[in-house]
Amino acid sequence: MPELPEVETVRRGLEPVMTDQTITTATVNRPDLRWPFPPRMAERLTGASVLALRRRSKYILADLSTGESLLIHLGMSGRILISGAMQGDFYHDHPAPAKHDHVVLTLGNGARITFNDARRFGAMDLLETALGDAHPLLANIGPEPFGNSFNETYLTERLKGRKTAIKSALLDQRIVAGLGNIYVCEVLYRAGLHPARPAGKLAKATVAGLVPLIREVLAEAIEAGGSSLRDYRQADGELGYFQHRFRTYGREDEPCVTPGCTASIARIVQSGRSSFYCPACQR
DNA sequence: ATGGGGGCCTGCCGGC
DNA sequence: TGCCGGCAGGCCCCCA
Repeated sequence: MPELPEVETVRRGLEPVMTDQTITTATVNRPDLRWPFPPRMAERLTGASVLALRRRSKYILADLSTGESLLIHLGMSGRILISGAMQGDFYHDHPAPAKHDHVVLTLGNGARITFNDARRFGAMDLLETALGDAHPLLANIGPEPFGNSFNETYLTERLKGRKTAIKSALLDQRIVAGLGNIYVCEVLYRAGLHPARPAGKLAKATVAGLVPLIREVLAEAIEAGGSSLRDYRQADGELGYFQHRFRTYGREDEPCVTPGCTASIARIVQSGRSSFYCPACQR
């Protein structure tokens, strides 16, 4: 669920609350998420100030005054909630909940940052900031979709000779960072591409067209997330989840939204994941 | 090298 | 009403 736009929305929501604040308390309620937490994580966080919040692919990185960065991945069901501090015009003091609150940070400004993750596919780690992308979880990730190194030439090169379906290729984080099942479906719909088409056999112009379409789909979702950032202040403090209209994802048997198209959205399973597409528009 | 599948984990939903 | 199987999916890891 949390793909690049949702993670970016969470980052933007955390940024004004956490930047320049000191972590006064770190409560770690279990030893691990998907992997064990680093040794003495709570101690290493306590007293540190947050210098900046960055995002790389679907990871959030909080750079700390200690020279370490806190790496956060939301996995499938990870959520971050803000409570206990002024946020814009609204004050939140909802009871810090409950089940699956695995890590809670209290900041100098009184804000409480709660990481909740029911399925525990998420992750947290500490790394030396200076190591950059050398962290094993970051080392093999491909270019950011909005970066200059993600372009037509690059994508053509990476897809060349690949027999795998274009759906699987775009899902591959080594090829391009940040796409997940939902947005890949949306990109392929806009590209008019059947998800099972072999990645290596696409026309040059088709590959070229994917680059701006990927950016367009992600940018629109980030935009939608921005409006949710204004809304969450009035709700429960949860960051990053927002209403977004998808054209194919989750719409099996519903009518295709392309004007004049009378087909219904179909679903196939590829590599164990659902692909939604219009059989008439996507070839 | 590449592609395919398993496994992690819990909540939810449909069927009986 | 309660139980249970299936599903959701990001990403590592193993195998062919």
